[in-house]
Amino acid sequence: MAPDRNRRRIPDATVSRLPVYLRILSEQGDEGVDSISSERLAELAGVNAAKVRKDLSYLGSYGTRGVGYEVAYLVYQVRRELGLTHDWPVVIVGAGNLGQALAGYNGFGERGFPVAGIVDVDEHKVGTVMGGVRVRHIDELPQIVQTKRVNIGVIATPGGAAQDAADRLVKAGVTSILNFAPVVLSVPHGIETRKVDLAVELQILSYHEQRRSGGVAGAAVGSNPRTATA
Amino acid sequence: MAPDRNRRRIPDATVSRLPVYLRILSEQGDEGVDSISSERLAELAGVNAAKVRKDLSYLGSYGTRGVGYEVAYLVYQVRRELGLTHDWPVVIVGAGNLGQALAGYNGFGERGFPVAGIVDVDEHKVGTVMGGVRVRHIDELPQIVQTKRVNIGVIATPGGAAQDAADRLVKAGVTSILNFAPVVLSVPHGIETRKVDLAVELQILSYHEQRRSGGVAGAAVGSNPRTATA
DNA sequence: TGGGCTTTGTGAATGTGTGCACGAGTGCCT
DNA sequence: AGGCACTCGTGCACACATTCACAAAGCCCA
Repeated sequence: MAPDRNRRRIPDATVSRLPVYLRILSEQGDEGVDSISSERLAELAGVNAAKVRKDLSYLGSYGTRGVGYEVAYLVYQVRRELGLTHDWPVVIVGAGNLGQALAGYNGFGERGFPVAGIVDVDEHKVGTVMGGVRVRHIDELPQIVQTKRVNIGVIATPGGAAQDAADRLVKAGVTSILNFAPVVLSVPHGIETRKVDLAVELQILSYHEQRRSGGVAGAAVGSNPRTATA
Repeated sequence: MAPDRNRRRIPDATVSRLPVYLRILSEQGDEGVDSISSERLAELAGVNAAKVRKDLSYLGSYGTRGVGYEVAYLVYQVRRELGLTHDWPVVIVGAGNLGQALAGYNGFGERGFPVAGIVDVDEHKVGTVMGGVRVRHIDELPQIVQTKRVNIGVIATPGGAAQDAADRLVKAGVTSILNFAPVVLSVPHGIETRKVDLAVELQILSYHEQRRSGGVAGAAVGSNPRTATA
C-alpha cells in the first residue's frame, strides 16, 4: 500500500488546509478522541466533508470505511507529509514591533519552529533580549543560518528594508521566506516565499463592508468624465 | 457604458490582488509617474499582464489603449471599489504580544484603518498605553464600537479566548473580523471573517522544504541536507 | 453467515481562476 | 490624411478546485 505515494504532488489548496486539520486532530487526540469521521472533522474545520476526504486521500487511504479515521495515525501521517517530523528553526529579520511579537509568540516553538535567532540592522537593538532570544546584528545572519541549520527566514522589517533582507537571507542559504513586509519580493528561482500582509487583509474586509453598506453608490458613476480626480 | 457596474461582483481572487495594485500605484504616483501600462504594473506586482488587465476591467474601462492607465485616476477608482474613500476604524481584542505589535504598527492608520481602541480581559493591562492607544477593559467593547462607529474587529487573543472575543465583537455590532488566533471561528451568517495563521504559513513552507529535501523518503528524516548551499 | 448500517474513496459534473491571442482603439509621425 | 506602433479589453481554452453522488468496504448483530 502507498506505493509511490511519495512523489505524488498535493494540490496547493489542500496543502494550505492540512495544517488546520492537523491542529484539530491534535486537539481531539489530546481530548481522548480515538477515531473521527470526515463529517466531524469537516465541521470542526469549517469545510465540506467531501473536501476533507479528498484532501486526506492525497496522503493515502488512511481511513476505515464505516468507521472513520484513527486520530493518532492520521496526525502522524499529516505531520509526515508536512515535514513536521522534525523541527524547522527559523531566523527573524527585523526586531521592531512585529519582530518582537513574533519572537515572543510561543506558538512558533510549540509547533516546531523554534526561533534560532533574530537580527536587526540597528546597533541599538543588538544585545537586547526578546522572547528569550538575544538580538544580533544582521551581519551575523550567515553564521546563524549555518550553525543552526536554518532553512526558513521570516522578514519583519519595514517595507523599504525587505528586499535587502530577502537578498541577505538567500545569500546566507535560506530557501524559504515568510514575508510580513508589504512588498513584492524578487528572489531567485527555487526559493519559496509566502506573504502575509495585514493591510491587504483589512482592505479585503473593507471591500466587503463597503459592498454591504449600500454598494459603490459613490459619486454618480453612470457618466464617467474624468472630472474630480482627486 | 458602465451601466450597472455598481452591482457587479468582483471575483475573490481579484479582490485580493487589488490592494497590491493599489499600493504599487500609490508608490508610482508618489514617484511622479503619471501613466502606467499593464505590463509594468504586472512586473511590479509579480503577476501576469493579462491578469492585471482582466482584474482592472472588473472596475470598468479605465485604461487608454495604446497608452496605459492614468495612475492618479486608477488609484482613485481602486480606492473607491475597495471602500477606502473613508477610514475604517478598527478595534483590537487582546493586548498581548501581537495586540501590542498591531497597535504600534503605523501602517494601519496610514492605510485608513486607525485603531479606535484596544481591549483585554486582564485588569493589569487595562490603562497601559500601546502605540498611543490606552488599553481598556473588554467590557467596554460595545461602547467603543458604538461611539467610534467601528465595523471591523481584530482578534489577537490566544486561541482559547478567540471564540469568546468573536462573540463579543459580533454582539457589539462588528460585522467583519480579522482573526489571528489559530482557531476556526463560528459566527452568524453575514459576518465576514478572515484568518491569518502564522503557524499555518510556516507549515506550508515546511511542506515545500521537506519536499525539496528528498521527498517523503519515509523514516530517516533526521538528516538535514544542508551541505554547501551557498 | 448474511443483511443492514455506516463512512470512506473517487469518478463525474460544476464552478472558479489563469493565460493566450487577437480585435479594437488611441496617439504619433510623416 | 494615412499608416504604424502600441496597449487595452476580452473571448476562448485550459487548468485547478469544489461539490455531488454512489459504489466499495468495513463493522455489528441476529
